[in-house]
Amino acid sequence: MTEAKAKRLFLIDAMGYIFRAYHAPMERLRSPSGMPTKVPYVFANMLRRLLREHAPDYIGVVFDVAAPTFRDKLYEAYKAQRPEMPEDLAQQLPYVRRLCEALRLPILEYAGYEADDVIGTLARQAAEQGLNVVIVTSDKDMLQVVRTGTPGGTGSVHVLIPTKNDLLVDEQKVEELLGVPPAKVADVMALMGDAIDNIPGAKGIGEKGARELICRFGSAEAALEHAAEVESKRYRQALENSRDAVLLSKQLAQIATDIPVQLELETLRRQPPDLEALRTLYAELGFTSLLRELVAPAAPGLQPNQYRQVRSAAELETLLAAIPPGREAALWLALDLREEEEGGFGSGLAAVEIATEPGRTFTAWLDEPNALRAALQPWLSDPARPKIVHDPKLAELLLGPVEGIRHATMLYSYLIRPTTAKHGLDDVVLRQFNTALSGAPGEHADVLLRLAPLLRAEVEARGLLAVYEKIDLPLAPVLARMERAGVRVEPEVLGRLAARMEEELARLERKVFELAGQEFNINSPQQLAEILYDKLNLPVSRRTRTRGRSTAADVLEELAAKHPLPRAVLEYREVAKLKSTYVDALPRLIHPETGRLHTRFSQTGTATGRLSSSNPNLQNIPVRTELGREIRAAFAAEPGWLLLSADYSQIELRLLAHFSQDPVLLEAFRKGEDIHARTAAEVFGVPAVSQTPEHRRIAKVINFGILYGVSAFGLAQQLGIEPGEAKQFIAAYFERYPGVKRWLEAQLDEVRRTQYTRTLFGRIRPIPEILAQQNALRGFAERTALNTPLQGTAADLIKLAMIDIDRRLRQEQFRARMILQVHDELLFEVPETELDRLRTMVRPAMEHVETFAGPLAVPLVVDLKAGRNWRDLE
DNA sequence: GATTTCACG
DNA sequence: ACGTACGTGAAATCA
Repeated sequence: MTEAKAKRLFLIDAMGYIFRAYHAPMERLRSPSGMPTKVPYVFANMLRRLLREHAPDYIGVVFDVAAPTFRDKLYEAYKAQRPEMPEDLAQQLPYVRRLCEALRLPILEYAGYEADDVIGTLARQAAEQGLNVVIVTSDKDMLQVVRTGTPGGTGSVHVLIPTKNDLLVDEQKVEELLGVPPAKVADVMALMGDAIDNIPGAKGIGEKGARELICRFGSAEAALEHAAEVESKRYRQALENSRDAVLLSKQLAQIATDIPVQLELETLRRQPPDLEALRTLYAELGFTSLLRELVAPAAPGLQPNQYRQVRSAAELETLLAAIPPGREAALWLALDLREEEEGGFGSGLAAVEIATEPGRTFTAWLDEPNALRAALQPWLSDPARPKIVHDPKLAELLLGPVEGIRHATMLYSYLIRPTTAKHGLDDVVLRQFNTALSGAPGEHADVLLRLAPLLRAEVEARGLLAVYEKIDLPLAPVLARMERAGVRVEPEVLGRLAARMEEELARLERKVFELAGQEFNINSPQQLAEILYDKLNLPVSRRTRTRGRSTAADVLEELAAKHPLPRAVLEYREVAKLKSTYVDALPRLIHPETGRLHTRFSQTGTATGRLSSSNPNLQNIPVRTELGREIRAAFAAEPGWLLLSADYSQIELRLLAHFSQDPVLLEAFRKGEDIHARTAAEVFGVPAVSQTPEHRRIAKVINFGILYGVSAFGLAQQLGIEPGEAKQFIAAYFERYPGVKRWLEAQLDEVRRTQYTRTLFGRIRPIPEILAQQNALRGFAERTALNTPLQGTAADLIKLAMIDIDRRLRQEQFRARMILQVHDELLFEVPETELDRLRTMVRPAMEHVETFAGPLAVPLVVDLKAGRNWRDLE
């Protein structure tokens, strides 16, 4: 027996979505014109997901109209206590409507009726016509209209709750959620009330009590009638005292399904969006990621209109030679198709595009990539022929030295918007021109040529030119050389370790299962939480972001006092983590030809100016535990060579001393004191000689806390103490380091004024959230505003040192090579015979790094250590 | 693809 | 009313 599948109508509670979007925890988005855009942005993304995942046949977006409704007449306090809609939300509403219009989603609104009642009525009518209705709302009230349909007969009404991971609620689910069937939802709400909808309910009765009373008596009215029979004194009094409020609440909670509104199904049929309107709207709001999805045709002005294919080396050389001296030429490197996602060491060059005037480009590809390089060589090595590239590190990797790079658009883009993760040419073009690349031949070089002067002007206008010219641009080839050099790892060491760990894991797994009394997947936080909190009934001390119960290490550490299982899980986790992330993963990434590990340094990946490392990440190789250090032992120098590690000591605290000019901090560093002991002495009033290790440990945590933008809560958490005590530590710290306090406050003041922060060398990080209304967001921004100049200046300093060291390694004909940077540490591989010479060069290069922002107020100190491998250094 | 956890500075 | 120390990248699970 076959049956046509019933059509589905989606009714969306727009205001619910809007409030949810308004409170979504994300950074404060702004349109190019400066208007807040978070609400339409989140709304657009929610709709996009809904339409994609559910593909409704019919759809309506239901709005409230600003006019009195029967509920207002019923209860003048109703909504009266609701705060006025915030101004910054109100101004975003028209854009939500425009969005719905552009998406061709019908807007439904009826003066005098609330969205709830419109939805309830339309849902009933549609279900009676045999449709399956899905109401999208997080409003609990709405659960009362849920009804499971009868096959072949009436349709159904479900509620989709976006805040509960798109939970689709049928009648049975309503019972699970509220403990009563849909018909009694209004009764439960009448007793428990709802703060959000301003339904008073009965004071003293919560969700649990309301459910019990309704289950027992059948309705709110019946519960009131039989109030005297209720055993619990609290509930009995609550019912007796709130009689009128409960009756009123029930009326308020009841959703009308019979208001005079007529469903006109045909007007709700899903239609394709108005792409042109959508594109205009997205561009106006600056929604680049959404814009990209619209497969925008490239703007006509961006299409190269003349291009030419070059297939012979001679022709290429002729064309290059014909470029007038001094004329800037854009160079785009096209990678092997299979390497498209790569772009690191070992990527293959497929073709080059070159543009010298807008609209005119040529594309060259030769059968032999080396022939291509050779033909380019004279032009590449001539510094008098200025070049525009996007990614200068890639150029160096694929082509070797490229002289005369004037513009690197990827670096420009990063300097202007360091908090944006994506700086591919397509991303940058989209942001700049609001249009996607079309894929036309020669387009990349053409667009580079147009982009470069625009971005350059912006970099200059923001005072970023020095950082570009003296730090980021010269660093690019240095990083390329480091990536190319790679790091030697000994797979045998890792292989032996893997075997050991396997045994250990099997042992720990047995132990965990035994303590749990059952087998489960220890790697699944969800399953582990069930064992810990449901089966063993251990106390829940912290929840995850999505309200799950945390099984993070510090939580397990606490629980370890109550039960042996958490400790065993911690031990299992340590081994499992190290094995999967390092021991198993690293050997697979060893390059077959060089036998070495070639990480990729990203120069545009962090908000502060730091580098990052990936494929593999060699900036997080374990060091803190004994087992972890075994992994470090696999990072070994070639036979006859050594590793030299040079790390800055306390660089961020030194920079804090420099910035704050705090006399105590300055003195401590100038005298070469142990800074944590000094802080312990200041905060606890205990001289260094009388301190216990505990004193120093706490002082160290406080010092780090200051760097991260200290809060009493965070410090308390870190130290496992009460926030009140942490607050006292902080007060004591500021008492003793008043210069630090002043600087932190001045820093905040400035960021509030300018909405960005700068490193010593001028690198910018925009922090618009510093003015956010939401405390959480603003607090986050404030900590960021304090940390970024310290972390970012340290990053700038080590970059400057790297540039200088790289220059000297080559100039002074070292065989040694710089192979890694780990934020405050540089790692070199050096022939044994060259070690002393390298030490003598590196230390002063780092300690007296040539800055262009004046001398630092405190000395920089570098610790040098050498050895056969990365673990055994001395 | 999002979430959680955890390795590093 | 929230969910915290700052900055990263990667693996495993689960939907």
